[in-house]
Amino acid sequence: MSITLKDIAQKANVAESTVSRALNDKAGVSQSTKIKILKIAKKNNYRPNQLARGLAIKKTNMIAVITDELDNQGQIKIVKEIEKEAEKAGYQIILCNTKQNPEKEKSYLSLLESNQVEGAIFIGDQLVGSALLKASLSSENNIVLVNRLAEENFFTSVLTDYSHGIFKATKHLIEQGFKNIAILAGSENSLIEAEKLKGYKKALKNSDLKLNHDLIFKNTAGRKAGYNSFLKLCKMNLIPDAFISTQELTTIGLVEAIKTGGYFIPDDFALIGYADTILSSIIEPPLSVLSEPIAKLGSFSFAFLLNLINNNLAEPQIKVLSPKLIVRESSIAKYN
Amino acid sequence: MSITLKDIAQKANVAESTVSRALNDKAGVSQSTKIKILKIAKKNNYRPNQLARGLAIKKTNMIAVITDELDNQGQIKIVKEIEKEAEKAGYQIILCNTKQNPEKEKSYLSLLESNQVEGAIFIGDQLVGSALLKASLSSENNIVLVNRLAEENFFTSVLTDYSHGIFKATKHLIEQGFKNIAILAGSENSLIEAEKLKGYKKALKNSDLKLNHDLIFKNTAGRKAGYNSFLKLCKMNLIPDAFISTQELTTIGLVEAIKTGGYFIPDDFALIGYADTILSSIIEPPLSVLSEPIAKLGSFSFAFLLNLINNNLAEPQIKVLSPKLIVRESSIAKYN
DNA sequence: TTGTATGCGTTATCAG
DNA sequence: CTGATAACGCATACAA
Repeated sequence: MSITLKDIAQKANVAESTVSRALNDKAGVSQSTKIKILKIAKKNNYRPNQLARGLAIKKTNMIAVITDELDNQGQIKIVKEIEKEAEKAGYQIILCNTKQNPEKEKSYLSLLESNQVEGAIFIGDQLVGSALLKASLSSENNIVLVNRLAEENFFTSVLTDYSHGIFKATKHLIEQGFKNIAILAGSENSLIEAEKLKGYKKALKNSDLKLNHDLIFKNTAGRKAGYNSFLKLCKMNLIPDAFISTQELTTIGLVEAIKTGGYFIPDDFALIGYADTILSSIIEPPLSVLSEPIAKLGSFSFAFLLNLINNNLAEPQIKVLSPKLIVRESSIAKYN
Repeated sequence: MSITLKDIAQKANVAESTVSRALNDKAGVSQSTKIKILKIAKKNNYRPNQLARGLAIKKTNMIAVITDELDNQGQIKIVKEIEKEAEKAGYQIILCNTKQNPEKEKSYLSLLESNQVEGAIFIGDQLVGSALLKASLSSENNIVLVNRLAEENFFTSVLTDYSHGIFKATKHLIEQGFKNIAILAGSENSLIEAEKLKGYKKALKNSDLKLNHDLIFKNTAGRKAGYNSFLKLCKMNLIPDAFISTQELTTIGLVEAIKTGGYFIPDDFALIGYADTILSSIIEPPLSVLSEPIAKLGSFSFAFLLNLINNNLAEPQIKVLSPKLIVRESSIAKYN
C-alpha cells in the first residue's frame, strides 16, 4: 500500500486537512508546518491518489481520443499533436480505437459518461451515429469531432475542406493543360470521399469542362485497387491524360500500374496524390499531393475541447481548414 | 450531474447496496427487485462512476503505455498491438510520450504511483534511468519494458535480438559473395545500435572476414546522413560492395545517393535495410530488410503485464524475439 | 433477501 | 492558522 494523506498527517501530528492545504499550496497554513509537512511527504515519496482526488474535485485531467483506425497515418499524427497540446495543459490522453465498429464507439462514450474523462475527441471518417448524437445533446459531454462529417452538424468540430482541396488539385491540372482528368476515389459510403468528388466536379464545371462519368472510379481503396483501375482504363476508349488519386495506397498502386505499362509520369499521365508522407517525395517522380493541415487539426481540436471543458464555448464551433496543394514533378505538363 | 447509485436506490425504494449488487450481477438479490433496478438503471442511462469504483475496489482497468517518440512507426505499431490485447482484457490504455526526456518519464511514472494505472509498459530505445530503476524495486509497480535495454536487467521485458538480426543479414550478404560490407548505424549512445554493431562484427568474425573500421559508420541517422555517408565513402580507397543500413530513413538517403551517383542496386552495391514498411517494397529495387516481430512484441508485453498485475509472475521474465530477414532484390548477387 | 454502516483517499466547509 | 467532519460515488462486511 502506498502512503496516504492520513499517514502523513499522523507523522506530522496535524490534521489531514492541513496536510492537504500544505500539499496543494493553499493559503491558511503557517510556513513552519508547511515545511514540516512537505519534508515528510517528499521523504516518503508521497503521491496523491488521483482517483480520490478526481472523485473529490470532479476533475481527472484526462481526455479520450477516439480514432476509427489506428493504422491510419494521418490520424496518428493528429493524435500526436493532440497529445502535445494536452501535455502542455496538464492533460493525459486515453487512446481508443473503434476499429470502425459503432458498438466500440458507444462503449468508449461511456468513458465520458462515467466521468473518467473530461472530454473526448473523435477522429475519423465515419458517419456520426445515433449514440454519439445522443451523447452530444447533453451539455455535460464535452465532445469535439475531427474530420468527421455528419449530415447535420451540431458538434463543435474541426474539419478538412476535402472538397476545396480536390477542387484546387483539379484546377491545377486544368491550368497545366490537361483535359481528361480521371479521379480514383475511395469508398462510396465515405462522406469524406463524397466531398472529394464534389470538389472534382465543381472544378470541371468551373472550367466549363464536361463531366465524364467513365473517368470517375469509386470504391478504389488500396494498392491493388489502384493498380487494377489503371488496367481497366486501358481497355476503355477514352484515355485520360491526368489522374487524381484520393488515397495514398491507391496512388501507389496506380503509379506501379503506369510504370509497369511502360508509361511515364507526368509525360504520359500527370498525377496528383493525397497525403504528404515521405513516400510521395521518394517515389519516382516526386508526387504532387494534397497535404492535410495535420498539426492545426490537432491543436484546434484540443483548444476547442479545453474551451468546452471550461465552459468557454457558448455554442458549437466549426473550424474548416483547407489542404495545401504541394506541386512537385508529377503534375507538371512537360510540353505546354 | 449524472445519475448515481443513490438516485437509483431512491427511485427503486431500495438500499444502495442492493442496487450495487443488482448492477454487478452479484448473488443475494431477488429476481424481481433485480429486474426493477436494472430497468430503472437502463432508463436513466446509468453509468457507474469509474473513479469511485476504482477507489473502492482499487482497480482502474487502465495501463500506461510510455513511448519515447510517437513519431516512431515501429513503436506506434507496438502500441496498436498492445491496445488490441488490452481491449480484449478489458483494459484501457493511457498514451504517454516522453519525447526522450527523462523528466517526463519520471512524471509519467507517477501515474503508477498514484494508482491511476495498474501497470505500465515502457517502449523505447533509452537507457533505463534511475527513476525507473527505483520504481521497479517496488513490487507494487507493475512494469514491463519493450526493446529497452538496461545495463543490468531486473525488469520483466520483451526484447528484440538486434544483434542476431544484423548477424543474419551480414551472413546473408557474405553468402551472396560480398566481401566488403559497410554498415551505417545510428547514434553511438543507443544501446540498440550498439547491439546491431555487435551482430555485424560477430558475423564477420564467424566467416573469418577482417573487420575494417573504415566501413563502420556510426551516428548516421536520417535521410541526409544516409546520403552523405555514401559521398564520404566515395572518397575513400576502399569501396564496399554491400551495405547494411540499420534505420529506415538512413536507408532511403543511402539509396538516393547511390542512384544519384549513377550506380545500381544490387549490381554495384547490395543493400539490406531495416524495418519492413511499405517503403521497402516500393522502392526500386525492392529492398531486403530485417523485420521486427512487432505483433509479438506487443502481445507478449501485455501478457506479461497482465500476469504482473495478477501476481502470476514469481520473478522477472525476459522474452527475446528475433527479427526476420526478408530477402528481396537488393541483396541478391547478380553475377555469382 | 435486504438494509446499515463503513471505508477507499481526497477536498471543502465550517467551527474553533 | 488549524482541526473535525462531511462529501464525492461505489463496494462490502455485517446485521437484520
